[in-house]
Amino acid sequence: MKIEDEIRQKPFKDAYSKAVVNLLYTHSYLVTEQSKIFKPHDLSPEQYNVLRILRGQHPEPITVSSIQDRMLNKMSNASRLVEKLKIKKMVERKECAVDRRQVDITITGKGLEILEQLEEEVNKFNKSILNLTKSEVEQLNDLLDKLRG
Amino acid sequence: MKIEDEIRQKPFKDAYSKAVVNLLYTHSYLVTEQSKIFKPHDLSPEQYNVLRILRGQHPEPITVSSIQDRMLNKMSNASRLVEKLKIKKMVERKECAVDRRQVDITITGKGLEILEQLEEEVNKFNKSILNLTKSEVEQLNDLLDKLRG
DNA sequence: TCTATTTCAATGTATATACAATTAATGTAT
DNA sequence: ATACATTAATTGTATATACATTGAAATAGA
Repeated sequence: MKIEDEIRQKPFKDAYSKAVVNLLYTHSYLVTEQSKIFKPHDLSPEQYNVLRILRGQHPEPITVSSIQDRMLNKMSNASRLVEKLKIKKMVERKECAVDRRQVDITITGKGLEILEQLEEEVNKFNKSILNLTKSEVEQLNDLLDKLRG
Repeated sequence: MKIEDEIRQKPFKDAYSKAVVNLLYTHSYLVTEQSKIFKPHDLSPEQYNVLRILRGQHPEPITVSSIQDRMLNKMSNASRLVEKLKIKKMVERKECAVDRRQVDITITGKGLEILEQLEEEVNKFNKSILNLTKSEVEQLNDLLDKLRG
């Protein structure tokens, strides 16, 4: 449905203004649906993302600031997310030997298991949540990659 | 830049998985930039959105639940956002005469003034933040409108 | 070496999102 | 008319985002 109708708004000033609102609205739609997958596993979308970053390095550790760098939201707070995951025993934290300011984070067996369980489900979700053909999705990716300048 | 490079990640499983991440990442980019406009006016992007909804009805009032319906994020909390705006004297709250459960919200002169001041700036921002041609932006809007099914 | 600056992680505070629970008012059914 | 269900708004609690500050450790420069 056209976004003007969904949020019952007057026509937008121009396509650019519409696109900004459209991106915000689509994001909300996406995250709301996505949360339903992660919730039964006691994970938020952001915590899931941190686990994926850690798996990408496994079995090597990665520092908190490197996690931050790779997070989808640069303004988020890797330190606190790691703490939440540690409480759930999905990650381990170890003082870095060469630089004691840094903290080495590693995903645990439990963390890897949960990612494994979610893998199939997430792939299915990603395909089904976007009501677009393959070529449309590719177009969308190109536009988003270009959009950010 | 391609998102794989920006977040230093391995290639995605498929275009759909990439698009989901791409939308989350682009949203974060957008909101971070957008906040810089609203901050000097002591508004968050969400509060700005509520003010726009109220202006759309002005001078008629609108109930809290109608605001909620039209918000970009359906899971947000119109009641609390209205309270914040009331403290700043940008909106007024009045018990609804015909149904005392409802609360009529109206934008104040001060609220309208601030929207007025922001108008030009927001239009310029929306145009400059999206590094796309007019026809690309239109394409993007079509894809997003279709995406949500 | 000693001082100043920078870096890394953690912490504090405000706002917003997500979702459950509560309370008052209204509507409905018998 | 009374009991029951529904609706509207508020409130509570947990998580996350946004941004500033702190404190410890490392680095650079005089």
